[in-house]
Amino acid sequence: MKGQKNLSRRERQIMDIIYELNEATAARVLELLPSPPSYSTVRALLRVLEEKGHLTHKQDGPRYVFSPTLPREEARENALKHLLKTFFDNSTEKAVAALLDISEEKCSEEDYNRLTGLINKARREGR
Amino acid sequence: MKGQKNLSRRERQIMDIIYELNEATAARVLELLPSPPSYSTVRALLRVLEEKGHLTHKQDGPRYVFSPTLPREEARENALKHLLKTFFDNSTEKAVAALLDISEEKCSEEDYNRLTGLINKARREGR
DNA sequence: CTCCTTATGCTAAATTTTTAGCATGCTAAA
DNA sequence: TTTAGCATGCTAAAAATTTAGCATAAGGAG
Repeated sequence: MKGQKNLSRRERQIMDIIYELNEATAARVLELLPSPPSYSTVRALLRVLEEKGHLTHKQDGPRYVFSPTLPREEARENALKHLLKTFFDNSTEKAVAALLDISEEKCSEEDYNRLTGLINKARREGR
Repeated sequence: MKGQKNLSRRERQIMDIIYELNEATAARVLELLPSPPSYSTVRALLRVLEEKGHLTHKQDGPRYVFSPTLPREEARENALKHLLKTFFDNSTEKAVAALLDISEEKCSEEDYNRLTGLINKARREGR
């Protein structure tokens, strides 16, 4: 139901990694885990996550490739809403401001134009 | 060090609540916790979080009022960066797009103007 | 075909988290 | 001032998480 909020520490770390990569094998997850435990441990956690319904796997040759049950878009939306509530008083504006702040050097003139475009598009769509 | 990423499930829930409120008493935290445990439990968790350095408290009459050690702005920035990495391929643009999507009816014409203003400001500041 | 490597399945132990209970002290009202 | 109401401090047990080890199967190289 509310699913992803009830994840334990390791489970969350793993889900984040898999969302970042879209899909991943146990070995890959292990590489990216902070304070990595044993390979065995990672597999156990992946199994637990699958049992709980957060992951599925497909077979790829001899190994399993895991991917999230909840599509990235939805998970992303949930995460964003939660962030908005927790840190931005539910203010989209504040969040955008913070995003621009973080981006720093990353934005080019072109990026700004695209952003403005996005806003105009949203406006046109009557939101 | 890396602090807030190593929080357990309950600890995270509590930190989120306190960040949302800026500060809170044990009783208030209890009210907002999902599947709330006993009052005793909440206090124990608050104590643990303080021992770990994530919270401080000040005395307000007979009770403790807890607040985060790490300022909201910094925590927010960390959270945003993490979200960007996990769900948005580090693309500010994608994140803004998703934000506008979520906001739906919440945005008025005026809001859009402010957002455009923010972008122009960031642009002027040479980012 | 046989062996070595790399997977998985399963089980069980160690550690951490989560929880509640009880004793005690402070505040405020009658 | 006496007492009822909250609040904290501390302790310890229950539950969940996290971990590792061993047995086994499958694939590929020689």
